Amino acid sequence: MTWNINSLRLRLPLLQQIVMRDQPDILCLQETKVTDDLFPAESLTALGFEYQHFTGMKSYNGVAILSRTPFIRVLETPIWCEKSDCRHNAVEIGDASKPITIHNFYVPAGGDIPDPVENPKFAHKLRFLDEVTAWFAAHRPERAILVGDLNTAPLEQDVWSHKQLLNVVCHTEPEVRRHVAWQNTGFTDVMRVMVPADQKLYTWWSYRNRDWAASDRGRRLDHIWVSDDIAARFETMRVLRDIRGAAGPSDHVPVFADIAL
DNA sequence: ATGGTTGGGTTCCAA
Repeated sequence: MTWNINSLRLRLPLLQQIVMRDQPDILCLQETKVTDDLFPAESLTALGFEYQHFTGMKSYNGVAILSRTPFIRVLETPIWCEKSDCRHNAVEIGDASKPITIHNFYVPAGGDIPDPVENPKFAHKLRFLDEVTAWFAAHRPERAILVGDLNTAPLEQDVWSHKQLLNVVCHTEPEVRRHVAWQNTGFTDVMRVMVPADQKLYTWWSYRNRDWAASDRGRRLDHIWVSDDIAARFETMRVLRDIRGAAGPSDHVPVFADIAL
């Protein structure tokens, strides 16, 4: 399960409800917004996740991988864009003789103006996508799962209005082109294996909306990719849309997939 | 064209 939780400490009670109901074996979180010394490790152990790999900072970003079963190895991850800003971590799990690698990403959102000259945050996002693509092209994924808030909605039906969002950050051509190039280093988009590309599919709804469910102006910003060699192991996928309607929600909802390893 | 809300800081920034 992957979820941009938008503050781990604030949403621990909601996380507990989700874990009780959906029983994920491995949980990848983004925007934990907590430094490592304040990480609520004991609460998460009590929820069943004895094995934890997290990297966080004050106020912003932060990623965590939580597992019921041991990690074989915690992986070193590259420094992207010369920033140590807690946007990526990775582990190996499963059978030590044939481990599965899990990458957990929080891609820069990119700010408001879709112009790398005017907006340094957009330039950072494009550069981040270029760097991760080059890295995965040089280290082709095998027995790998990549999840997270990738902050791009690549397909027309990944947004509520393709035409109206063509110049909105997360759906512009330069972002989509890079996002697709990254996926094409060797990953299958398992959400779109399950839900055909001509059907609407969202994982995020803005807080800035009177009635998110009625207007349903969503975007698919969260993704689960599986390396092509194990794509056939993938069994189910669910977007937990109802979590957006919970009390005190994140603006993102969890995405759940079952993969036989 | 505009403004709408949330979280984690502090008196604003990022999303």
